[in-house]
Amino acid sequence: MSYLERLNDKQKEAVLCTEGPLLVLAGAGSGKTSMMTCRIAYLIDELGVSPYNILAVTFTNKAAGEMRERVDKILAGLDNPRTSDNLLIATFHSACLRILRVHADLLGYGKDFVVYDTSDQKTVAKGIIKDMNLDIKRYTPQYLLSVIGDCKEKCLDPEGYLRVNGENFRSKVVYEVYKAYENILRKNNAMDFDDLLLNVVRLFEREPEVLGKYQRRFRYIMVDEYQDTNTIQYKFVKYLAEGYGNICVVGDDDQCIYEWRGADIRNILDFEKDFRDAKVIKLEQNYRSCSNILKAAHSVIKKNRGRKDKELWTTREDGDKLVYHLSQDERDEVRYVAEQISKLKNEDSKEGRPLGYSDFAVLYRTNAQSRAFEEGFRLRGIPCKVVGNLGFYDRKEIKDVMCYLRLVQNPKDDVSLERIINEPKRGIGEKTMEKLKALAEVRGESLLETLSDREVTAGLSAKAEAAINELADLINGYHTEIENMTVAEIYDGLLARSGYLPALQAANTVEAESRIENILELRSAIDQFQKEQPAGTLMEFLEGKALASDSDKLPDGNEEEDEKEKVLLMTLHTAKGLEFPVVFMPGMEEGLFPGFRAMDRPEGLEEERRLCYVGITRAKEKLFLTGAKGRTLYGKWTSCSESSFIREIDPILLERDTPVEPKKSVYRDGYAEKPSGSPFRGGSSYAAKSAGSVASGIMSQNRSASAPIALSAGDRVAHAKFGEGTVTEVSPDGKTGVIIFDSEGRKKMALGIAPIKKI
DNA sequence: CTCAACTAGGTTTTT
DNA sequence: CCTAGTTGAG
Repeated sequence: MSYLERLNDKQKEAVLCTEGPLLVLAGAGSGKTSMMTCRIAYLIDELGVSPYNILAVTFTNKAAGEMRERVDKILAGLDNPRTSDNLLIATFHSACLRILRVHADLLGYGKDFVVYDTSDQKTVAKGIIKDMNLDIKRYTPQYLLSVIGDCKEKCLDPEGYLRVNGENFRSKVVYEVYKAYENILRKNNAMDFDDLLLNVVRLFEREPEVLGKYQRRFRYIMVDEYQDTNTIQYKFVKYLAEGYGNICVVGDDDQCIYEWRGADIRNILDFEKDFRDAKVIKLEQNYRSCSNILKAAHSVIKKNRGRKDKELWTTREDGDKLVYHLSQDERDEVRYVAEQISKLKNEDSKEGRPLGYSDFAVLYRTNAQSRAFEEGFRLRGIPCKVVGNLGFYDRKEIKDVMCYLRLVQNPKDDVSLERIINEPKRGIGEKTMEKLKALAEVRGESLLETLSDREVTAGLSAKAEAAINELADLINGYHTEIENMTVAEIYDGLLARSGYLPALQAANTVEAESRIENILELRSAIDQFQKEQPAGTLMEFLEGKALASDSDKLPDGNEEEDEKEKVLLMTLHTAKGLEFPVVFMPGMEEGLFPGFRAMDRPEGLEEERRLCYVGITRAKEKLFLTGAKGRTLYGKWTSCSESSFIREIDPILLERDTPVEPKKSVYRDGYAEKPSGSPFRGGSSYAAKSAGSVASGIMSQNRSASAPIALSAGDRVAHAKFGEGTVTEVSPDGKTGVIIFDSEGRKKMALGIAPIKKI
């Protein structure tokens, strides 16, 4: 039981309290993961509970993986070593997926159902809007999907929605859309994220013996980040806990930051009411941060109403004050942050080792803020990594090939088929597609089934006929062989035989080149997957991708040497659960943080404040808060005022680092000067004309410089999207900055102000 | 049907 | 500033 020795009294109490409902209020950095892993180990080791009878739910796959690792480590070190085999540690979504794979047929789904992500949902919604001839402005896909999501969250089917909202024109439209949406997903044998949870709850409600089976299995249940659970997740937990009643939830109401997504803070606030005789244990000793940081965090969060009363304390020293710095604009802000990093790098941290790049993190409110940092850091040679928002799986070519894969897995997936039917070009246009869809509808088949009928394809143009027959044979062939092939084999085969890769290779353009690169990158992801799970199926591969989250892509210490030493850039949301010696929180401006959308509703502001609290408590030793007098948003200059959160921090704990007068002539990054009181208008492209460029020269902008580059015919240039080319012409007005690329004597394109670099 | 070119509208946060 | 959606010429 040596693992218990490392815990403090409160933690130990939580570990030992295994029977009945337990709420652990675990403040930031209070060692809750240690507590949870020890608790699991204790159950197995001391109480002799089989791992099979334990369920632990976490917020991300990464957290799940880490927890399992730590449990394994403890179990392996015992006198009587055990393993965590059969222990289910997963996110709500993957746990539900696991359950549904077994029982999907009871709900009328095939076992090989696929999971639709948000962009698939959008595609479906758009199709419905079009079919129903709705005004897309009045009924945006986003609006409709959010209503549908809300309903699912509350377990309302379309009829239920109508009942609750009353019948009026608008609600009837939404009702019809919702119904159509459900039909399409069902027909495609697909579930969206919400369905994963909803369907399990339905399953529990409809099939008592299935519920009973899981209630008997999960004798001990633990839920992490309980403050961020929504109604349906609550139901899921509640149902399971009605078995043995040994339910332990861990969370911190001050860190509830997903209310906008349906998280219901009342779940944690009312836990004691929901579960009779619940015990409550508070973990308030913080092992992470210096005292000043904790005090500052508390001075902010105490402004919130209706929170559970608690305050973190530490035995650590006061540490440095927090630093607030006001910059001119976002570029200046990046410069400041970069300077601080360079200054602090190699200085000794409190842990007595020199600070490396990976000890710094920049945590911002919106993803859009990352670009300035990425570019500014690159310019100054600071290695960095943006977590999340990389959008690898959002890229067109990746989505395309994923759709091919999904189709092999689930041939009923019309949404995927529609996406790739003309990719590469097979001569199927909008009109033909309409006909085919209508036909499939009449026949009551999936699109692929219809297309597999030679009599149907015979009605197409000769070219289309051949191409579609080939496509149908390809997909059907792989589908039947799915058991006998590896993911890599399927992938390679699809790429080559669908003509997707050959088409890209034939295009022979720079953008096709980069697409091919991405496709190869996905190929190596498949190799990786196959290495980790030699018996892994296509289904498992697709699931892993569908359920992966941004934080799952965080470095885990297993990467190459040069990948490790990097400053991490991410949103405050993805930073939850992490810690860094030095943290920067840029964009401390009213309207950005707190965001303008949140400011009118008091609950909205409170959630922003919790987010701010989360950010502050990520820092172990140093915290820099920065803001700008103004920044370019939507390409327009907007001036900003100081964030109210800065005022909420106890002034005693905050040092205002007065900006040094910016160096006059040359920006540190070596771009052309920006004179004070400059007539430059947001970097408009013709500005350089007056700066005396070549007569015929027109300018474009370098994305990271507000100073334009003069261009003239003959210059070799590179464009972010279109690759390299030679300037042959220059726009006559010099205003739009039109450049005509000409590679191999062909007119390639003309474009406006776009990221162009001279090479 | 397909591509190039133009245009209007849009920013939180994510399993 | 960016992108997705639309339009018009082959």
